[in-house]
Amino acid sequence: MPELPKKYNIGEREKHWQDFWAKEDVFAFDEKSDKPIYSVDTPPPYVSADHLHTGHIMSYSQAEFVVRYKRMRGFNVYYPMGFDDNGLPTERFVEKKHKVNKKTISRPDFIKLCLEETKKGAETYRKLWTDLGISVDWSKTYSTINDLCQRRSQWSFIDLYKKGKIQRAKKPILWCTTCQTAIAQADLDAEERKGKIAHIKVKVKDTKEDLIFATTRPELLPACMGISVNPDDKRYQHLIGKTVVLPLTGQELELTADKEGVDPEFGSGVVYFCSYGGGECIEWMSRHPEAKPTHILDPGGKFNKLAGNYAGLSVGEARKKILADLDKAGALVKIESLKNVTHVHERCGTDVEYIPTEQWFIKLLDDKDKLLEFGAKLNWHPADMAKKYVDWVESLKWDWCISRQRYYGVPFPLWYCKECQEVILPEEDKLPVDPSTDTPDKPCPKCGSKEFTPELDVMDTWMTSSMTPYIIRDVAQDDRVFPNTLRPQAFEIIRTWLFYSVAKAYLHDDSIPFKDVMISGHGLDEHGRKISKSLGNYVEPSAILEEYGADAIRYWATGASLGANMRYSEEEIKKGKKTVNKLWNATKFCLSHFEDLDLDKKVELEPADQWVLDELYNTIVNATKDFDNYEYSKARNNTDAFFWQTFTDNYLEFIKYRLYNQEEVGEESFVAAQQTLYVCISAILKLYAPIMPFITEELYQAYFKDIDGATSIHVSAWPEAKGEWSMDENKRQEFIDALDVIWKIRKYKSDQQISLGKEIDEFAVKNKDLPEKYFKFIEKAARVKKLIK
RNA sequence: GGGCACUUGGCGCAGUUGGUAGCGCGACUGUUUUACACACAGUAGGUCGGGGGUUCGAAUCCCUCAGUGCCCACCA
Repeated sequence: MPELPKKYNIGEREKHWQDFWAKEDVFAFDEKSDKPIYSVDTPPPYVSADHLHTGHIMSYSQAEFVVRYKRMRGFNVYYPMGFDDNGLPTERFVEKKHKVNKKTISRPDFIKLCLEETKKGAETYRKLWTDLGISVDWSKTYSTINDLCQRRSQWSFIDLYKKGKIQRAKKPILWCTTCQTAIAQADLDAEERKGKIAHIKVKVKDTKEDLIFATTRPELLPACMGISVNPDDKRYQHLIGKTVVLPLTGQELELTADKEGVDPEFGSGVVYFCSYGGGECIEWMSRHPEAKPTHILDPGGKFNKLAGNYAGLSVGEARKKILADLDKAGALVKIESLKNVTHVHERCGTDVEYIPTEQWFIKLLDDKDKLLEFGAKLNWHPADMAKKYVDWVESLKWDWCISRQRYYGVPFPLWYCKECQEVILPEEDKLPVDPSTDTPDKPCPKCGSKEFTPELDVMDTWMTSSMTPYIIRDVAQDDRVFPNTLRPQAFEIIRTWLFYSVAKAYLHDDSIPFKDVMISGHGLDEHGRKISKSLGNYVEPSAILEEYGADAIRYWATGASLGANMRYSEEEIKKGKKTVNKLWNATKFCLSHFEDLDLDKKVELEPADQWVLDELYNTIVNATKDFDNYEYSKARNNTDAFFWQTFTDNYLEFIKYRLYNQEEVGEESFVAAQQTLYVCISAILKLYAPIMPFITEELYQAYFKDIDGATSIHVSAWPEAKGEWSMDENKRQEFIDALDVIWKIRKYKSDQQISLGKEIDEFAVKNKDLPEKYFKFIEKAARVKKLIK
């Protein structure tokens, strides 16, 4: 006779099942199987994240619910895990933690530190995922800096280079003066600020008239390229072509016409353009070939000698000094405050500048239509997240700058010929290469020189991340996993990870990288604020795991529907723990009545049995549909309602008299109750298994495994709804009427403050249509000696 | 400035084709009934953001206003 201990020791048993799953390889991808494949391109977390919080738990759990469900539905699940230890985020983490920067540490030492830190980070993550019960196949892992990923990233570069999709160009590019590297449009954050706009006077040389223009970048006055007005602006038409003289520098410029860049309605209708105040200055320059840019800002963020008196100053310092000088010269009309939006580098918050440098670009702007088309081919969950992708593609202004002037990252696989500057690429079978230590096999094909200069820039971290659909195919060594089935990820990286992935698969193979997209929301603190390190409003996952267990916190993670932000709630976690406890106790009760259980014996079910089975099948149908639609939240609600209300509060109470009085009710009634109980509880465990893998495994292994036959509940078959609505409508209505009497008796007892367990002598049934064959059921279920009409 | 979403009992949320408002938590009143007091039974609490419209009938469709959140955009 199966028997469970009185209490379930969460900490000890969760650890036990983690080990069991690992030992039995329960989550292994089966290369030999011909079952349909379900492959998941899971976000490789930044191992440099030094504070894991409940938001991480939420998003990874939400995807994992679906993965476990799919496994039970018979899919050959491929669920690898990567670690993103590449690129700028790691460098910044190391710089902060070890108080070093590019100047104070050598490239090899720096890379060594990065590798050490990322190794630590990977261990932290792996432990958390294991504790959480994330069912990853740990034999299938990658890290974005390892050889396999470097090879794939370099292959991507070479393939696109050969396809003509990559170009090297020198032009003003988005630049971070703190990180001292070029960055891409996707690396920008917009910050709304209260800025200042200065109104500055210039003289028209011949007529001595004053013109006033306004600018938020007065410090770039020494780099002024031109001044324009709108050609339709009657106020200034007569001045077009005249020479104007700038204050301080005395620079003489021709007043030009520019229809696109100047709105006569705004400000004074006079605009000055400098190198480079912003994107609009660059656009203006493209319309004015006569313009001569003066590059006064160095990559380190200081003005150079071309800035004259302002050389050596930072942007902020120069701004102050120039404004003071303008004021002294009588050229400063006024300074107004202005709410404007400034673009900053998302990694460090520094205002971006535009500095002309030579960089590598992937051409994307030409393919906007195709990128929109391929984005639309994905199945977006929730559907409206597709809009964020469309908005981003439509707003693209720059090709993708993929070169970074940094140390730690995947090197570009190329050299330049010292003689003729020809770009030399390695053979694909030599990848990955490090051009700073490796050399080309052959002399320059163009000029025969054997002298080469390595490209020392590294690639944008997204160059690698965008290849994860390919990388996990490389890891599996199985072409069937591409395109991947599912890409789960957070909404804020739609414009980066998702977008770049789609772009790459399109450019390389004219393919989509994955079929389904599942977008999760943000984790918020209990007050609804975004979790952030500076607010300190996050809870250590390890502390919660220890106190409540993984099942409980996973239960909380089902609380928000897909894509919605979710607050941290200890109450919800407690509810999860209660559900674990309830499952334990309900199963304990069932098992204590499973002695001599004979599932094959043909018996006639009683109305209560049919009723609960109908409810169960209805629940299964709904939960299945919900999981198929990535609506794990609804699936859990449906399962909760059946388990807590229908099954435990009602059905168990209804059949206790049959289970405890086998002699009196007869063998058939007893066995019918046993069999129904078995069907219900085994299905309940399976319905909860994707959400609460530990407790359900514990209970499955305690008894059901021997009958059901699977190694683990997580590879057992998902329950089926066999006899949906087996009860005919009349009979069903009669039973509902009987339930109504039970509810009335419960209310009566509650009103009288009588224990529900106390048997009352009699109760009058008002419903004259209720057949007397239900009387015994009601009397026993509600504990009344005699029902009277 | 443009776009998207949200606004339902104290709190957090469901309400898929329009047809008498639901759930969880919390509150309150009770009950230790041989699975569980991490439980059970019961009670109270909302004119579904404001206004207008379509309809026999709207939380659900349309218009408008307001508030909140997010994405995008350096109107110099």
